[in-house]
This record gives sequence, C-alpha cells and structure tokens, in this order.
Amino acid sequence: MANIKDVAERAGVSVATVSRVLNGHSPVAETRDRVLAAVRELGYRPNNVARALRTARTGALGLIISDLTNPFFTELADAVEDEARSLGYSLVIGNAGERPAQQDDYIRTLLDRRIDGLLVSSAGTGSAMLSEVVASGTPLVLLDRTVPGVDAPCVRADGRAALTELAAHLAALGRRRPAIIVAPAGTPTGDERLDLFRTALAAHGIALPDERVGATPDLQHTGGRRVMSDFLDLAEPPDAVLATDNLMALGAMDELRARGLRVPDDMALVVYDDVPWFTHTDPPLTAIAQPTRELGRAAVHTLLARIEGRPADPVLLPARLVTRRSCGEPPIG
Amino acid sequence: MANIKDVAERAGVSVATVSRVLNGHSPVAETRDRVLAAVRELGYRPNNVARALRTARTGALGLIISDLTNPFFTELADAVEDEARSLGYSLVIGNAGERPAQQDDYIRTLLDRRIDGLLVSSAGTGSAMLSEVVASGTPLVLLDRTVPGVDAPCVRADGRAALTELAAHLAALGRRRPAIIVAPAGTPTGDERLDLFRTALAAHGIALPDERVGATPDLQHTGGRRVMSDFLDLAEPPDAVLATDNLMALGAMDELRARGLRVPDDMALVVYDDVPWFTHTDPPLTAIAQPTRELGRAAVHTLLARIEGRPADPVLLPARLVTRRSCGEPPIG
DNA sequence: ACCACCCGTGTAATCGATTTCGTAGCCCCC
DNA sequence: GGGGGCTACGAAATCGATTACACGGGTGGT
Repeated sequence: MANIKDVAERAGVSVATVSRVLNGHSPVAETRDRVLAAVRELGYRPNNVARALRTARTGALGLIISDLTNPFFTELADAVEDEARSLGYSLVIGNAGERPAQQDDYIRTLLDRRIDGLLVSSAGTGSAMLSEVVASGTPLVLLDRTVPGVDAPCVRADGRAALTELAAHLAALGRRRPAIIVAPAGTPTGDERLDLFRTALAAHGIALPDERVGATPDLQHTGGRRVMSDFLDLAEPPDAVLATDNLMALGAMDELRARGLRVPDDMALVVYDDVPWFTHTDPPLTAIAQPTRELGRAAVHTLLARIEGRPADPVLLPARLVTRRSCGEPPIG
Repeated sequence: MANIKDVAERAGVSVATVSRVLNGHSPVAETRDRVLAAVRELGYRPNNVARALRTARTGALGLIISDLTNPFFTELADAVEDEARSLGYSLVIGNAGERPAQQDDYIRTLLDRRIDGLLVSSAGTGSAMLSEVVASGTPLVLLDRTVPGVDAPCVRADGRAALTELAAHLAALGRRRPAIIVAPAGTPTGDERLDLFRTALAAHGIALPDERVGATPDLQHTGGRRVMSDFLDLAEPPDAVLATDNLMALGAMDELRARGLRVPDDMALVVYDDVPWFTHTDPPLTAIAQPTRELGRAAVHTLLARIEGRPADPVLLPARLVTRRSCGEPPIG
C-alpha cells in the first residue's frame, strides 16, 4: 500500500505538504491539485495506526456489553454502533458474558489499544478495573447499569413513572398478589426496580412480601423458570408477575405453559424491556419499554462530551409502560 | 501513562532490553527481574498503537455483519467475538444494516485501521469494495453469504441434507402444497435454498410452482407477513410454508394469527435458523438449524489461516432439521 | 595463551503519519 | 530601498514500540 512518502515523491513535494493538504491545514496553492492527483493515482489512504500514534487519538470507542445475545443489549449495541459510526468513530466490541473476570480482561486490552473512550454495561459489580480506567484518564461512561464507587456518569432508564403506572394498572385490574423476579439483592439495578415497584404498589394498598420476591443469580431463562415454579408452589401463588428482564420472562412463560396455565387468565405477566419479539407472543406481553436506542445514542454523546473535555452529566431517560393484553383487559387504544 | 522509556530508566537498562524481556526474546539474566519490577511498579502496559505501527500487526479483526438485530447474526457475531478473543484478537464490528453503501464505507475505515483480517457477511451483492480488499492483500473470509466474483473462501452452512429431510417430513405428514418465502431471485443464498427445496420435494412427487414462491425485497418481518398474506389469498393456498429467515417467519406467524388460522392445523410452518426464541413460541416451530456458533468459530480459524499464510479452504457445515410440532405430529423423541 | 564464538546489552534505524520551526520569496509601506 | 509581515513550503523532531547491527567480556577449544 502506498504511503505518504510515495505520494510526496509523485507530487514532487514534501511529506509535510501532503499532510497539510489532506488535513486542510494551510495551503490552497496549485501544489494542492498535484497532491490530490497523486493521491488519486496511487489510491493512497492514510495509515490510521501511524496517525493514531502521533495524534494520540485512535478514533475508536470501546463497548463492553454484559451479554450480546440478550436482545435488549443487542439493540443497545446496535444503537451505539450506529451513532458512533455516524460521528466518525469505530466501535470495538467486547462481550463480557456476565463474567467480571472476562470483563476486566477486555477492558485491559481496550486500554492497551488506546481507544478514545469506553462505554461499559457492567457485568456484576466488578469495579476494580473500572477504577483503573478512571485513573488512567480514559473517558468512561457507564451504560444501563451503575457501579457504586466508580466516578463516571451513567446513562440509563428511569423506571419510576412506568412502575407507578404499572402498579395502578394492576390495581385497576384487581390483581392483589403481585410478585417480582429480580437479580439477587446487592445488584443496583435489581434493588432499584424492586424498591420502586414495592413503593408504587403500596400507594394502592398492595403489599409485596418477600416470599413473592424471587431472585435468580443467573439472569437467564432457566432462572426465570425456576422462580416462576417456586411462585406457583406457594400456598397462595401470585396473580401477577413482573419479570425484570426479558430472558427471565421467557423462562417464566415456559413454566406457565408447561403447567397448562394461561396468560392472562391464570396469571398476569409483565416484562421489563420491550424487545420486538414480545409483540409476537400469544398473548402480546405488557411491557416496560426502556428507550433503548435513545440510551445508546445518549451514551455516545455523553462519552464524546467527556472526550472533548466538555461537562458530561448523567442521563436518566424515562421508561414507559406499554399495555398489551397479558394482564387482562385489552388496552383502550 | 508510563511508556517503555520510563521503564528502561527506572530499571537502569535500555529500552531494547525492556522490549526483549517483555517479548521473551533473549535475556534470562538478573536484569530481567529489575525490568519486571519496574514494569510492576509503574503499572506499565505496552502501547498497542506503537507496536502495531512497527510490527504491521494490529491484533484486531473486522467483522461486517448485515444486520446485528437479526438473532441469527447476533449469535454469529457472538460466536466470532468469543473465538477471536480466546485467540488473542479484538473485534471491530461494523453493522451494514443491509445497505451496500454503508458496508463499503465500513470496509474502507477498517482497512484504514489496518485490521489483520476481515470477516464479511455481505449485504446485497455489493462486491466493489470487496474486490479492493482482496487487492489490498488484507486476508478476507466470507461468512454465511457467498459473493460471486470475489476470490475469498466462504464459511457457510449446507442446507441440502436438512431440506431433503424436510421434504420427506412434509410428504410423510401429507402436506401436498408447500410454499417458500425467500429473498428475491439473484440472491445466492435465496436461490440456493429455493433450488434445494424444490429438488427435494420433487423426489416425493411434490411440485413447488412459482405462485407458491414468495420473494421479499426486505428480509424482514413485514415482508414475511405480506408474502404469507398473498399465499392465503390464492385460490389454492399452501398447506405448508418454509420461511428462509427467522424474521420473515415471525411476520408469517403474525399474519396467520391475525386471520385466526392455527399452526399446524391450518398451516404447517418451518423456519430457517433455529434461534432460541422459537422454542418458546406456541407451538414450538420446526426449524432448519444452522450450526451458527460453529460457523463463527470456523470463520475465525479460516481467517487466521489466511493471516498466517496457511492454506484456507472454504467451509461447508451441514444444517440439521429440528422437528417440533409446527407441521403436525409430535416428534417421536 | 590466543582465537573464535556466543551471550547479553546498548545504539540507532524504522514504521507512517503530524507538527514545530525555520526559511525563502513576495508584497506592502514608509 | 530596506524592514516587517505574510504565505507556502521543506527539514527534522516526534509519538512508542521493535529489531538490525555493533560491541564488550566471558568461555571453550587447541
């Protein structure tokens, strides 16, 4: 591949001039045309590695995602990729697979690659390496999940309004024994969703006792199914279940179907994260829709603000309740 | 961040020695310990950008995926990422969004970044830039989709056995009027699947006339739904439909449900790509399962072979028929 | 005891760009 | 006509690593 020296020789100028022409720095003279002609004839493209070394800017962003096969994160990654590209950045993706060790590993290689900034949707609470990122001065923005003790803005959705609305919805439909499937206590996201839901229900005089709070260490399908099974074995099973993740909701649905129970007749079901698939289930599931693509976009912008040294505030976008038929009563619209 | 010079000074040696120690080249002497100590004390990590410039190896692979939100490609990307990481490579992902122009754009920036190799699951038939990749000498491997006229090995699944089995399955269940939803004529993947299916059916004396071949320019949900709608409006509607992509199958299911038709009673449905979600639909869908993760792994290995100058043959892995209940008759197992 | 060799290490070139600094030429003005 | 200020450009330093080459000193062979 041709390099800048080849171009300079062919155009009969110095490499400095070529660089200046290409970066639009100073010259407007007729050498300009000669340089551009040489570039065209040789099919020259600047070597980004060399440029990055000199300018200390790689033009690449890193994204650590906790589970790429989870549709919510897929959409998030897609949105981030889209926005990054449209702003001239490439995206190096790392899949943590919900394993903190692998996440740390990945963060390290991304730092070694001198990415310009890092977006992390953190697995677990592994913050050791995250503090190191902050210390290294690499701009960092947390995505979807906060990590206590890490000094970086977080971009995520606020479920308060949606959960309040959901509590009202359930109350109006006469559901008196709600339950929730969450991540284990200690996970910031899970704790928050539980607290908000409980508070919202209380406003309608509905309790959410601990026996109807089911935690799954794996945030997966199997965990959701097991918790639902436990719920159904209670002396007084719940009449409505909120799954705080789409995979867990899938598992819960499978358990219901396996027992021959029907939604919404025997059990109301609500899912956190409105992935497109849920409009195709039977019945379509009422969902708490996070503004996924907006979150991705906002995260990129926040990160760019940090990269350019502008102030970057945390972003909190409201989630919405999307009522379908899985709690009974077709929506009015 | 500390650089190699800082380490050299602190250890009282030259930068060359530090480099040699770190790359395990020659010394085993006691300077080695001094160097390692200095590295630890300073928290030194080699700058990959500088290293890449010198060695002409970035340790990054590029992956162009035609649609990241399509679960099949998500799983493919996930598998590629996993394998690449475990072999010490990072992955720069580009989402072509089924737009050839965007794909070309992305390929160009990846080349500028001097990735060590490129995997492409090509959108459309846009091969202009792909030929340029080959010309540039960057190792290239095609994934899932062949591109005529591009001299690069392709890693993909072979549907022959599965489609043969499917034809037998449908014949045995008495389905006499099969139909297929495919990409428009001219798309290598679509053409091949149509031909194989038609041939396999013919062996059982079953015809696949053109009126039961529905093409959708968008390989999406809406296209699948529209084609299914057309099928149902035929004087003699089909009694079995093969959707050659999971999104199109979703659309087809929606149309059936909207018309109050039932699977498998009123219509048998088979989906290409066995994404996990389809085991949760009601009824679970019979599917042609491509060995997605194996494809991803094989693609990375083939690419590495090319990178290291070893011979790299095309890879063709067999797809399997997974019978569930969407054509009638529960599976025997 | 001398020579050849090898081992461990340092010096400096190199990768391909950007950027600082210096300079030649030109215009303008007093 | 000479000094000041531009403009357009080249020479060379620089980013942070790897590596070819040179060199000193110890070792072994004869």
